Amino acid sequence: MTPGSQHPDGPAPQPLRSDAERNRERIIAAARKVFARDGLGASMASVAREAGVGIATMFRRFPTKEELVAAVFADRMDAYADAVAVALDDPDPWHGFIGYLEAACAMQAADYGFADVLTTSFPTAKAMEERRNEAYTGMVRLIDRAKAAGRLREDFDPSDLVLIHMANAGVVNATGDAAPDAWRRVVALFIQSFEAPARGPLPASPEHDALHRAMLRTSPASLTTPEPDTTS
Amino acid sequence: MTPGSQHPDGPAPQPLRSDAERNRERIIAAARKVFARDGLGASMASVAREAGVGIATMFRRFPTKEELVAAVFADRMDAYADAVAVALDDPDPWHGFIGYLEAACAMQAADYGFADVLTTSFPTAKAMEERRNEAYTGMVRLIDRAKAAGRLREDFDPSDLVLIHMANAGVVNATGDAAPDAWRRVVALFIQSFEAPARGPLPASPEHDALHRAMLRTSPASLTTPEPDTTS
DNA sequence: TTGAAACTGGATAGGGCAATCCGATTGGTA
DNA sequence: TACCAATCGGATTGCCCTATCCAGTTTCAA
Repeated sequence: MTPGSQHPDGPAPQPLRSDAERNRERIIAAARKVFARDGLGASMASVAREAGVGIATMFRRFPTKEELVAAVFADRMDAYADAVAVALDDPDPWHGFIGYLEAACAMQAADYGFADVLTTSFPTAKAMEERRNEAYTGMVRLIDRAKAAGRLREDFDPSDLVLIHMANAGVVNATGDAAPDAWRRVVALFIQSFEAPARGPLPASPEHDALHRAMLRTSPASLTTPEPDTTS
Repeated sequence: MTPGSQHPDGPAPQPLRSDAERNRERIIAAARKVFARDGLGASMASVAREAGVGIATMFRRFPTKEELVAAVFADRMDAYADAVAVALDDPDPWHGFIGYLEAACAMQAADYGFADVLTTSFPTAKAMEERRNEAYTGMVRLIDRAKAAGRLREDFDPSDLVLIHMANAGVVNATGDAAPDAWRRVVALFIQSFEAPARGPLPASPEHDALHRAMLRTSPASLTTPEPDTTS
């Protein structure tokens, strides 16, 4: 509504009072911690408690939960995109490819919230969507390189990366901290099935749009209620 | 409390009045439908509405949601256990093995509720636990046969089947009906990575107990809120 | 036919959630 | 120093969930 000064990266038209800025930092730090531990299902109240601020303070700074999520995972999304760049710098295309795959899945495992973010993709924020798309184009080049080197099966499709993230999210969410390394085995299995030559044909990939719609479809909210507290 | 007649499979010590029995059937049928469509996150109220009975009627027959879930998925669990038996009857151990794998994952894909049930394993019910364990021992034999035939990699562990179910649940939950066949590709990839000879070593399997604890840990409740109703 | 136990379902309790309101407090400037 | 607006946080709203209560209804045996 307010015209003028529409810098795409202009963060602070109003330089926030000092205490407000301090609380903002606290809230983000707390949210980072809580979302990583409990997933996106964590309640706003628990974040406020962890941050030591009132609930209203949080909602004034982040009018909706989605905005908080976007703020918290912005830099993690950067790291995600960076991982692609690192992989593209690897002189060995295959090594770069599997390195990226392991790194990306490790991020999912290290942060339950991020695992949710990667697979749900609800209208989080423009910036994150951009990052995701940026990463995606990089991944396509990564894949092409690995195929050209003859190490990646020819029928590998970029959408397979999305599928892996979904599968990995399932493993990570289900195992939790009871078996924190289970995902490594699953990813290793995937990688071996990707290696050329293919051992056989595969069912067709889902349509490109279909996966995107699927990610939009899934609800942002409830996953992994913190503690049912079944003391029985 | 009431002593005597503790038949393990004695379902009806009190032969339920006719209308009550009729409503019981209706409720189970409705729950089957609703859970399959919306996952275990579906509310009891929605089941009651679908069944055309009052909420209280449902809670009298099934005092807790877990009991309803157990009643609904009892026969599906039978089918799951039967699939193992079918696979064991296959003269070709490898063919039987992959056939079972596909069948089991297909069940997950066909019924969101069942997908939840397979991976959460919250204290659903004794009968289902038995079925699950029964299936498990069968699967171990299936695995041993396939290994003995030289078609399944030697380092395959029974717990890998659990991991696959978790991964598949992730795919099925994330894709939903937007890409209803995406899981097939994932499962095919898994199968190719299982085939002997192994293409390389794998990270160790999680401890046996760890997975079980992981399954107990995950909360029964909220998954996939039916419709965010984003009319925007 | 009749009566009581079993059954029915709407209204309601009780808890968790995201999000809002308002009186008290604090920051920064004149 | 003194003031006002920005900020603070506890109480509150509104919604959805599982689960319970209770007055009216139905089944079934005598």
